[in-house]
Amino acid sequence: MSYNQNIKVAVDAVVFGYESKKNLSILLIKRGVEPYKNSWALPGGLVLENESLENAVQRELLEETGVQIDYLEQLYSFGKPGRDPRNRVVSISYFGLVRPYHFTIKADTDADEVKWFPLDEIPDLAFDHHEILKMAKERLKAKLLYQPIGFDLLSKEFPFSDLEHLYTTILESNIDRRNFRKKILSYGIVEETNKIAQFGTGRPAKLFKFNKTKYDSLIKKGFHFEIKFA
Amino acid sequence: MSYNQNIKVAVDAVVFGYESKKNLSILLIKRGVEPYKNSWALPGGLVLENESLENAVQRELLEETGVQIDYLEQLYSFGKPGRDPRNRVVSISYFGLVRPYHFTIKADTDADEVKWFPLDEIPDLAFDHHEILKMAKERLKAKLLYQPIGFDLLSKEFPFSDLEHLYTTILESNIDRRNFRKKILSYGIVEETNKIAQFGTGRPAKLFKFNKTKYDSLIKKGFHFEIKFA
DNA sequence: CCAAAAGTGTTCCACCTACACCCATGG
DNA sequence: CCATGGGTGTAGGTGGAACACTTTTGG
Repeated sequence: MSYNQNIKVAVDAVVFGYESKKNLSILLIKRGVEPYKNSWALPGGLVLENESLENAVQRELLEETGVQIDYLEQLYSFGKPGRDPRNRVVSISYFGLVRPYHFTIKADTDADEVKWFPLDEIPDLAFDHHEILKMAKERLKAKLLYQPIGFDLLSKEFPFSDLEHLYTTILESNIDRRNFRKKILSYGIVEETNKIAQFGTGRPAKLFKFNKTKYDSLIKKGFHFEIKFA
Repeated sequence: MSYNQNIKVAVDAVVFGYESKKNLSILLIKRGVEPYKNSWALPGGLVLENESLENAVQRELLEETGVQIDYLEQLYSFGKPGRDPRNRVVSISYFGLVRPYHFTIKADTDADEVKWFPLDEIPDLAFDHHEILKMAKERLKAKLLYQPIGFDLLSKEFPFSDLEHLYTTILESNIDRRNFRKKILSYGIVEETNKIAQFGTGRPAKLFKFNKTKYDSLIKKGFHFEIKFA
């Protein structure tokens, strides 16, 4: 290459998790090394010479948090000079979703502690990680409206009210329960199972599941998933 | 940093241009250096130590092609090991739109030749640039439907038929002229000027202009631009 | 029987869709 | 007067939005 560039390449992940009827959370680690030692930060780290970017994210997540991801996509690359006080580092950020209870989080290399933080209780973050998080939240909101990614945050089988609650939580707006249910069911991509769940009080709910095969075949025929909110 | 990583960081740009009533084109350079010497490629190059990623794109574009961009946004980062036969290079790709006639393209450093290629006449490209281009085309198609970016491809003042033609060209589908015009005008973000244009034959057309100020203020009130196609 | 959450239909209105003819100019 | 592209209105249908009561369970 024509000049001796010295820029490092890292990956960072914003991983969202959702627990039935609670707020949406993201996964953070407490840094065990300088800079920003003892600050909370997004899991991530330098890319190894011979691994793909996606592998790097998954490896770092596994190493630092023990979490394996259900849905992962690239978010954005951050590269302003000065965003890391040591070298110049370009961070390629990823956006991930995990199903609840699919993880036993554990701290490890470079991380003193790992924790899920509800979105309304996010602490100060290292580097420009607040900016990355902000973009991830926007992406999640936007995608929820035109791709059925919400299912990657729910258990494989879920009561309809979980889906409703997920949407109203993330979009921070109310949705008419009847219209929402009608709309989702009209697409035919969510199926009733014959199971019934009882969580706490009230009438027990039927469990539903997302039919990805059906969804994929509809997509091929030009189907377009869309949820609007009033 | 904890290990001696040797990955280079580059930027590449997919720049779309549109000339009244013609096909959509992208800007390519003919490489003057190895590897892929004499192949056509997207303009781009290594990021300098102290410049932002956006600056890097704009600098490379100016150096290699003489083009200054009207609209620029980050597209995606490509980083598979082996995508560059020399070192490992992570390329952060950008997506740009320019107004026609706003450029005098000229070859320069590292580029033997610069040329606009209509989308249906794209030659073989260096590296994984076909993949980047593919993604850029998808992004353009998708964005056209929910953001008024088409205006950045047209002259400041344009006949309505240019806008129509732009949409039908990019979306590769027909749009009902009356409905399209009604829809766009109903938003109130496109204004009639009192100018009349005569291009070649037929009845002369009124010229319109996009009112960005109006658009921005509508956005603040929750307005949502959207074009559907049948 | 009370509390809590699940389940369910209908009406109205806005907007999208389909569709074809006349107009202004240049040659 | 012919060719070329510009400009325009209406009717019917679809789908989104608004809206409240009944059902099932546990305590």
